[in-house]
Amino acid sequence: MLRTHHAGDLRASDIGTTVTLTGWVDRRRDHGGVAFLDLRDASGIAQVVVRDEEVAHPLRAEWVLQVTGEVSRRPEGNANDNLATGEIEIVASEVVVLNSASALPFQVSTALSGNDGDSVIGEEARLKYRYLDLRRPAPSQALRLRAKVNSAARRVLDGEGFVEIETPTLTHSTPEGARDFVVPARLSPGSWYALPQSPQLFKQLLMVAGMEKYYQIARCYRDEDFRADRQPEFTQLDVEASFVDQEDVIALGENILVELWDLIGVQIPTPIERITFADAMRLYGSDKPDLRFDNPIVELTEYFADTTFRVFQAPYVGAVVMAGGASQPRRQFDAWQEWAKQRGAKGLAYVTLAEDGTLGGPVAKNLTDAERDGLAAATGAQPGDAIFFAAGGVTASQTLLGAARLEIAKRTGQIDESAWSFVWVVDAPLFKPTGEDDDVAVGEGAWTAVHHAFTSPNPDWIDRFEDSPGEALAYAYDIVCNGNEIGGGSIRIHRRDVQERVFKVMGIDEAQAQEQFGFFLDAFGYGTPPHGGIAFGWDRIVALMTRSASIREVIAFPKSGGGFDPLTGAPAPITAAQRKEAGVDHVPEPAAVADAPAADAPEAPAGP
RNA sequence: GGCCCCGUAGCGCAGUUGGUUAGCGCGCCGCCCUGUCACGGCGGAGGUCGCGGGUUCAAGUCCCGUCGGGGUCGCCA
Repeated sequence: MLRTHHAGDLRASDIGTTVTLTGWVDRRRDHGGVAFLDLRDASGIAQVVVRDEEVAHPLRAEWVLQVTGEVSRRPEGNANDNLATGEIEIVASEVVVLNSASALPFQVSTALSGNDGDSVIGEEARLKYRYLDLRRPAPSQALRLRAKVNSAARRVLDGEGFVEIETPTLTHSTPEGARDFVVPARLSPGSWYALPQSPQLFKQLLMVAGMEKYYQIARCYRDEDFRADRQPEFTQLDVEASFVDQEDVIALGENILVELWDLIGVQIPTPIERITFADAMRLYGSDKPDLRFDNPIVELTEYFADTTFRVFQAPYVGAVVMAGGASQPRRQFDAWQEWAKQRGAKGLAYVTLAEDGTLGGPVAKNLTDAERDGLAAATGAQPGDAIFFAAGGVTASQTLLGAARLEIAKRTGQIDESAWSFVWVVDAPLFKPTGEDDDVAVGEGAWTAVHHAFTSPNPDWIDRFEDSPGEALAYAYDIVCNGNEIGGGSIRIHRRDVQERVFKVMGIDEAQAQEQFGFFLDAFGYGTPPHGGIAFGWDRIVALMTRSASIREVIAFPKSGGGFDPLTGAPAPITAAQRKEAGVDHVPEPAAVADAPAADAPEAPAGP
């Protein structure tokens, strides 16, 4: 070893010891006869005193040193309370320069300031020089916490007898529904691998394989547009088990979450609260409600059943209250209209409730006396509040009100940023209408899976989901934290007949099913145990735990918008030779165009 | 793909109704400095104002386009 101690570990009890440290020059204070170096390694910072000006003068920030010296008590009055090692310093007897460093693109040292520096360095610069960014305490701590999170999950799952199994990265398209990243197959020109959107099919095959309990910290790939909480490659903790029901998976999920949050000193009370999908939509207008604050949506469809106000003559009318909102200037209410329009709504009707109880705003005069008189009581609004309304299709209106509820909470400071609120959302619908996400009735046939095509109907519906696909409930569950979906899963279909019926509702015929995942269906013919599982959004979980604004903060080398990696410059063009070898320009024979057969292929290859 | 915001020195930013020499802080370079810890002092270097076009006597500033970044809706579990 090049060192005997870690810089950040030294304490007054080490005084008198001769130590050798290695690390980076975090900061240098040269007094021209005595110089102070803040020597930083992964453990922290210790002050080194160099009395030889010849040695100290050339040193620069981020040079790598090996320092030998005696740990000494700092002179009276010179201790530094801001440093864990502030009582001591190392009086250098020898300084070896292990490496120098170029002038830095940004300052790495955050020394004693206590801030993480994120706000003062642009993200573009940080990502381009991520290896320097990661020398700083906050980014470094995020990755270190992530490692502990991985370790904690493995501890729980290993303890429960789960088997960690790796699945392929070069594979066949999976049925999640996102766009695939594809990789040309050199040995089969014109054929391509897909990168897995998740290990979904493989983990189910592992259940067929009798592994019974599987998990994996799995990289997943989806070629979709960017968001703050999205990367083209991301990580899931993927779990699947046989002979389990929903309660088993939820209990296991809770064990994992409890262990994770314990790492940051938070005790999650269990069992975690549950809410049905229908209630989540009804009360919070979201399938991932943020329950750090209350202020639920109030449904007023009945209340306005006989209204003369045309806008409220709708399948659904609902409202959400903005405490103290009545005093907003007209301009602000106009901004709310814009806000709603951006969300695809026609607008956001509102009524203000003055301190004396009188109603104001453009909508008020369209209401009858009776409607006005009862409105405060019906919505729970207090004098000084504003009431926002949405009317129209149920889902669209609830979603708008849910978004408004969240926006109101942000603007009025209702969200306790230190709070942790977990909830399971259960009893999600099995199918949703294709096309419009609205509540308008849709004829049979036009259904698609809410989770994915292998999610089982729950026991209530398994024998009759065809009768009313829009109402059928799935055996599925999502775990939500502070309004973020951090995991979700389901009990899968293990019976061939049920699978075929589900496909039928979705309009997938035998041939198409075989075409898309014949190997999978074939496997299910060989004695598939009942099974189910869950996958956790690992990046988002760590981002929440570190209070990061973006999952980019908890990924070692994240990509920026457009899938560009500012550090390596990927993606990049390849040479003509590489193109040729990879076969990316292969032109298929006209007869064998990939998307032609599905429609008119006479017979799919028969399974065993 | 739609909408909003941003792009000026290595980094973070300012730059007035368009006006002649584009500033500030930190960093960087040189010299000085024996108890600092955001050390200090003196001096210095460093800019195609993202890119292209246009309006104008004159553009960092106004207009059009484009590229890049961030956010958001669509998309995506």
